[in-house]
Amino acid sequence: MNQTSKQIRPLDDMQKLVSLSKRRGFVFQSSEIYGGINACWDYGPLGVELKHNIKTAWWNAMTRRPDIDGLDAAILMHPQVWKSSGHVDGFTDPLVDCKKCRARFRTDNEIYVKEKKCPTCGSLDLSEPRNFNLMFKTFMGPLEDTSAVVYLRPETAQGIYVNYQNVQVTARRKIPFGIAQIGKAFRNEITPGNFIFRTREFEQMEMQYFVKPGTDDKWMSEWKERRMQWYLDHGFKKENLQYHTHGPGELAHYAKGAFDIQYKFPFGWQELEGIHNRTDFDLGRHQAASGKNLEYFEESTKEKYLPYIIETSAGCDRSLLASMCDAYAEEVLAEDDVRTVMRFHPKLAPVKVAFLPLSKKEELSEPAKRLQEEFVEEMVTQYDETSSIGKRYRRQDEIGTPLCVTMDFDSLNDKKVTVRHRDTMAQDRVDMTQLKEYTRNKLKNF
RNA sequence: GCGGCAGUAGCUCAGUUGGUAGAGCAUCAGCUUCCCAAGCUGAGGGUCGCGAGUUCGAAUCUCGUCUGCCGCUCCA
Repeated sequence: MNQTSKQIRPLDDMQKLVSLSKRRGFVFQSSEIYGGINACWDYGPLGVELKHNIKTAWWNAMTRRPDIDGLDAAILMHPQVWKSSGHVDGFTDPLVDCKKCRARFRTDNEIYVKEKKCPTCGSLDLSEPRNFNLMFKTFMGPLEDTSAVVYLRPETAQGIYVNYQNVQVTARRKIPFGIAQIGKAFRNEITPGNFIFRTREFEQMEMQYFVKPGTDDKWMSEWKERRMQWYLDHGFKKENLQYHTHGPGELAHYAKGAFDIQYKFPFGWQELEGIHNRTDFDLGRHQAASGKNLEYFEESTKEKYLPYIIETSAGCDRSLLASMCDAYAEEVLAEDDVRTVMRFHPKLAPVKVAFLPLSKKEELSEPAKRLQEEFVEEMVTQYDETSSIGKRYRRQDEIGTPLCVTMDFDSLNDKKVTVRHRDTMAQDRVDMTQLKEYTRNKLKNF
């Protein structure tokens, strides 16, 4: 069957991806043997490699730039940080319960504000408004005493803001400069769901760029372009990406302007990353509350000012989910013969090369293992000698391995192996001494 | 948090009025000197989500609970 007549089906049902993730070891439900726990997921052997590749690609794109440094701040911070940032007061939803129909609604519900009755059933028998704060609380030290309450960070950004002077001084930075960080954040979302899309524990990849007030709009559009390009450079399909501009009603309490980069998931267009102009809101609040001068001194103009902050905040788990949705393809090769291929960008693919001797007899398996051994320090590889070669190709297709190397009995004489390509199923005969160089090139120019 | 649906092997599912838990695929072992699944022979794998209740007897009936999906609500 030739390429043009091959029917290709994209991912149409998230259940297929959930099932593949479990079956092949990308994502497992957390605490599964105890019945699972709501909206918590674990990354299996392949998932952790994929996630690591996404984080590394992002980290390199950021911190290899001459104007951006890395940081890894603690998850637990001084509680005052969250008071200053507005999260203690602003990250709260006051909710009212109807005692009759048991509906729960926000106190800014129009019917409730006007008539003090349940918007669902009209009952007047309502609870007092209760605050539902989206931050996780825990206790510092052995006593569960209110004085020891601390929060799990709901965003990684504040760890960057409170360290901005430390980084600026020690790295000897001049504005504009950026600070990048990857780390876990926690939000007590009322409605998590859609597999790993919205979870209460999640990983963020954030870069905060410190700029001179007045140049902020320029930097917003600059980073908006750069971040979209990053997704395109890592194999995300253009037709599945779009910008979403926040209207006045959508803006967060700190933001002057905001764009989202959205991805077209099977469950709809959803945010992957937010690019926000946070102005000097955060530094201003921290300066006022801490009493420390957080101004930047610009030598060339002798000006002192609080920098404006352009934030790029990407969801790591969401990017991973999008990369899997995007890569997923079912190729109909013949009636009742469907090949599932994860067409990951080679930079993101969890396994780069699989070594597959055509026979498990020692005279082939031993040299194949020795050949694999030459690659293990450089890239993730797999070795598989069970079942037919066709089945083994299918296994590698399903986890998105770009290249398969087979060794046959001729290899023992001519010192050549066959390299099979995931997307085209084409094969090359390559001299073993040149295999490493060949592989590097193929992965780079896939 | 509300409403609806679902949960049986790793995956997809069957399981009759309540009477000893099944299939396909997958996995593993053996056979196969040779390049794209489903070959042959054999094997392993299940607290039927969890906990109570009814019953001589529960995957099956009842209640509770957990998890997932869909819809509301919510979402910096």
